[in-house]
Amino acid sequence: MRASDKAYRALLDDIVDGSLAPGTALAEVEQSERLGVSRTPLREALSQLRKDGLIEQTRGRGLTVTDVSLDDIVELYELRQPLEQQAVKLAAQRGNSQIFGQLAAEFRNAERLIEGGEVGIRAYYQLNERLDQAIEDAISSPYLVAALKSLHLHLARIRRLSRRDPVRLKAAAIETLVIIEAIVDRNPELAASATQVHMQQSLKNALEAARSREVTQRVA
Amino acid sequence: MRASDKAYRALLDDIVDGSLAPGTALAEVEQSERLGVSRTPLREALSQLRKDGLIEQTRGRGLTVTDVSLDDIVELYELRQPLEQQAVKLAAQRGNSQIFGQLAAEFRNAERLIEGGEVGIRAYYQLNERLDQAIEDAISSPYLVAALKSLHLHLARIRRLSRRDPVRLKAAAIETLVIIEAIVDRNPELAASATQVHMQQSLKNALEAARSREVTQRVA
DNA sequence: CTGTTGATAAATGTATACAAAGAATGACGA
DNA sequence: TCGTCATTCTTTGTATACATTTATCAACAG
Repeated sequence: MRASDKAYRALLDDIVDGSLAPGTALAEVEQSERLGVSRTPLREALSQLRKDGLIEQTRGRGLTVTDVSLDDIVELYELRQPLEQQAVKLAAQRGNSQIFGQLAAEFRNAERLIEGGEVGIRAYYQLNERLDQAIEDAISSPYLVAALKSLHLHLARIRRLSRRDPVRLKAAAIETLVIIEAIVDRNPELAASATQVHMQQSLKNALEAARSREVTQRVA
Repeated sequence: MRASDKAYRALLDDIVDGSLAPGTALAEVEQSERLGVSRTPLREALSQLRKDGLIEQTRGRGLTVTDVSLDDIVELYELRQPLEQQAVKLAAQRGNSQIFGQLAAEFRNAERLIEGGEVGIRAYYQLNERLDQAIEDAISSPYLVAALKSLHLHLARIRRLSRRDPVRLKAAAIETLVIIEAIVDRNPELAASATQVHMQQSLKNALEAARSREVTQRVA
């Protein structure tokens, strides 16, 4: 594996999981030593992360990890909503019904997963990732897929702001199941509508969770 | 200006305007000599262009300029349609009516521009760019704006495939005017519908133009 | 004649030295 | 005491040398 890829992955993970908090300054020498690569590949990694929108040049402090605020959640959903709707529309037109049928079956079992503690929750998240992958595979438009990938990067980041509420997760699983069934039935319009519902609920939840977390942190 | 930015811009322009045709291999030493920068900044430029989807690693031939086929046009519109619809919706909700009112006035004059030969056509294109800019300014979501910017990069590229047909340009101007008026009237749904119409027509035209060009080139 | 293997060459990937730009610090004057 | 300017030091940007990988070509075996 190339050193630049290794550095990119490492920094990406650190930013997404919050080890490198928003506002953190990334000095080249410091990071290259920490990651065990020289400055050249590190700089390549940094330039990619800048394109991803995960770091930015801030006047006077060099490159810093970009901030994620409540506004960002709303703004991200303003991109997410149309993209995911288009994605499921195309998946409903072109997807392999068998694959989505299988995913539907697994989502019908999601409630049990979510009740299964840490391990079950993780399995549920992995199931969601497999669904995203299946949708991307069905789409065929590399342009849309690239936009979705970038979107999911930022979504993973804000997911850390909302705490995992089992009640919400179960509701989300049911909403998602409706979408998948629409895809299996080759019903693009229904899939789009169900997605709009899901997006609306997700946004609402994300905002509430982020707000309450904000308060919690202020108290703590 | 940084050498890496200079290289990026130069390569970007060359790819968009076709000087570097699809399939062209970009060897590092060759390009760094051509552009008068050393390999380090050139590599940074190349890595950005790869993120943009304008070049790709092809087995055995290094980095090559990505291809744009008829399929790409369709696939690009599968991203363009939802993005532009969302963009105009938000612009209709948040845009400054005065700015869009001014643009509407100019679009009412578009027919005369289009009939004004090379210079007029260029002015018409610039007018379209100002509209895009006004929409981006109105949106406020950096995520959506970034997605639009990437989209427009690829659109500029395929625009070269379609020849400029004054009849189509005039029709497009009228379609666009409807969109702008909907924004001025703060009517998001109408703006979205008008955009869908415009997208559909544009796609149809782009495909026809590309097909006839394909035939022409085969004959020539 | 075709396929495989080894040698050679050419390219990319990485490290580091050097240059240049910018920030921090302190001295001086108002 | 506050502001400004100069100097120093840190950091980023670029060039280049070196390492490593990958392609090309030729020779030989089947």
